[in-house]
Amino acid sequence: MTNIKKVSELAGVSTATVSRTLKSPERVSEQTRAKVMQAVKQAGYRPNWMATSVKTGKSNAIVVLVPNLVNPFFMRIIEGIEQAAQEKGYCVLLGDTQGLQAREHEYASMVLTNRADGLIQLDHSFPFSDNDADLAATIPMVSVCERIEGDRKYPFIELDNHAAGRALAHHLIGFGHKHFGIIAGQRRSQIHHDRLTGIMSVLQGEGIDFKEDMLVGSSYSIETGIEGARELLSRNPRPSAIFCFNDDIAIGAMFEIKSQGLKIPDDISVTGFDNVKVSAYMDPPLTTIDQPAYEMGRNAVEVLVQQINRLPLARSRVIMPFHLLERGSTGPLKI
Amino acid sequence: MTNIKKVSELAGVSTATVSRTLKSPERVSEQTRAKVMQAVKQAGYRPNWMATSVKTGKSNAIVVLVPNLVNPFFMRIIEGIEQAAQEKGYCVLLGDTQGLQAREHEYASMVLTNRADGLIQLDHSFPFSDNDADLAATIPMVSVCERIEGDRKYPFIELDNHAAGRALAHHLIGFGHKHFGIIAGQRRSQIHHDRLTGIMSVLQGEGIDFKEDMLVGSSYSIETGIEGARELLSRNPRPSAIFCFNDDIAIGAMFEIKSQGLKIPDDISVTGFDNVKVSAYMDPPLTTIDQPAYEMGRNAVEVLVQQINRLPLARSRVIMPFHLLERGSTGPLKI
DNA sequence: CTGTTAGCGCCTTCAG
DNA sequence: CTGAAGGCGCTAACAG
Repeated sequence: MTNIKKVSELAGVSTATVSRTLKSPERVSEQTRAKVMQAVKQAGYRPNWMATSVKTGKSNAIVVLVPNLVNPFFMRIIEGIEQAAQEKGYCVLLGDTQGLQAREHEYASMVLTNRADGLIQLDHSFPFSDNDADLAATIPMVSVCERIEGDRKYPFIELDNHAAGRALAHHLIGFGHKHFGIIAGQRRSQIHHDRLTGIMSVLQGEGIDFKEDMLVGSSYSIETGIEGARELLSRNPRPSAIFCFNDDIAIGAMFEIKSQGLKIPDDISVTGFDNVKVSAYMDPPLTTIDQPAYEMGRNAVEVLVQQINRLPLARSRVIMPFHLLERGSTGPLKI
Repeated sequence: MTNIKKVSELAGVSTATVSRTLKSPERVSEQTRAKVMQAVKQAGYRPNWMATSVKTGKSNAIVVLVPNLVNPFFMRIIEGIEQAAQEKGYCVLLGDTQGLQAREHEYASMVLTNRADGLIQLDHSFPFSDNDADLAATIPMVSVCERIEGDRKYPFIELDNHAAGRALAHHLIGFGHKHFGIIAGQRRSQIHHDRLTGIMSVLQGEGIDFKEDMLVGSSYSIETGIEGARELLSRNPRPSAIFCFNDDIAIGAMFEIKSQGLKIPDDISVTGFDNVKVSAYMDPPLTTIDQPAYEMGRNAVEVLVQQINRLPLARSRVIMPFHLLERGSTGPLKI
């Protein structure tokens, strides 16, 4: 371990001068700066980050809590987070929670032990344990896509999921569909609620009645899509259009529908949500809602860093724009 | 900031006793232990991780360098890394390099500044800058999937890519194919070389000649698959089977082939590599090589932690098993 | 512009 | 079993 003292001896200056040369070179004469830099290079010196952190009280790291790494939508968000964090001099501690409370607690507590300065949550749960809840009160924290549940309100970045639901519903109704099915992901979350009520508001406006048993599914996975489609296809009347609450679900649903020998969109239309990369290359390409995942990630960092620096937030709720991408998986019912 | 001193005062003991109570409770009388624990809880005390790290010289973090976050194959590896790291008491610093040297250098240098104890590289490049190269000599480092280039040899976890290439070739030749195309990813890497020579060795054994212009592509993306397929389809004779060096490429290739009105596998067979989740749900499902990505990630952590603790490695080269998954995208040529 | 000094929060001998 | 004291590597206040 080569430390600042060795360098100072090598350069024949004090440790303070070495420190200054590295942090604020303009406060050091050109001559000594050269000497110090030379010594730094010669000794192969790198300041110990931990030591700096103890002094400054800042770790320059942020924790990102993600329920599931394999969902490419989350990955795109994390990409945005990572990029923005790097630009702002922060590094990213990855916390794959698998949706487990215990893991959330563990990762969240890294902020309490000064391992990180703030936290970004991609899920909807309040990530601290009951024990830590009061300590967590003033912790910089943001959620993306979801909203953190609980008493204290934290800022969040989200889509207008209600409007997105309406857009999808309008799109399908425009094709003349009357019988709908929905395959949902996590049911308890705010986004589920918003998307659902968005769709419902349109259906009701059209005088279409929607029976409870046309809403199935409870996780964001391909398997859910397969099982959900299987259930819905066995209903009578069979839905002619299915809303899937993310693209993975839609991929599974399309797979099952085609397995049963039905044609998309001639027999059944399918919509996704997120606009995951592969969705454009499915057969047929998936009609879906494009979420600006990358930008959402960047935004989250913006807001979080603002909190970390104790600066006022312009707004504690950021609504991102969405786009309905009309592709081949939806169309008029052909009899 | 509530520190150890406050707790010690609250409990009416010395700071040393508080420290001991937390690290090695058995070295403290039951009575004082209770007092201290009570004070800890009351003060909401959490030891400052940075301070501990300065003392111990260990950060208990590892850096993971990944060229691309959106590839679900990498994500599965990282999932394994993350899980194993957590079990061993390490946390994961995510370094999305985008394949850029500058970013690799920056992230790699976190090990030199004591922000991390070791490094896992998912790409093939030596991640340190020339400046840092000598400092990096003794750094714990492992690569997964790829092999780190350079003078010093670091341990790596990989597949027998040569054998996998052979397996794919045998599979296609078994269907009677004679004209092949290949869409490759990164061309400079070891795995490219191994897969290619694996395939070639079989083709040569069968007396099939392979012209240079049947090898196209140079990045692991859907777009590469599309463009690569377009090129290959314009060749004369047209290949009746295409090897894609990862599943993303294959997805793009299948998309293009179908766009041109050709049938898979009746007109053309396609193979992928990695067994990404969606590959099983494509239309037709993709024949591919399953890599145990999750286990590979876990293994990497195993090896890395061994290095960090300066323990001898059982072996510096871990070869993981692969499986050829025969699915619908390959079959005999139908005339 | 530079050096001295005093910590940051914690752990770890060393006495007692 | 417990406390006092020193120091990890670095920075920041204060002199000079």
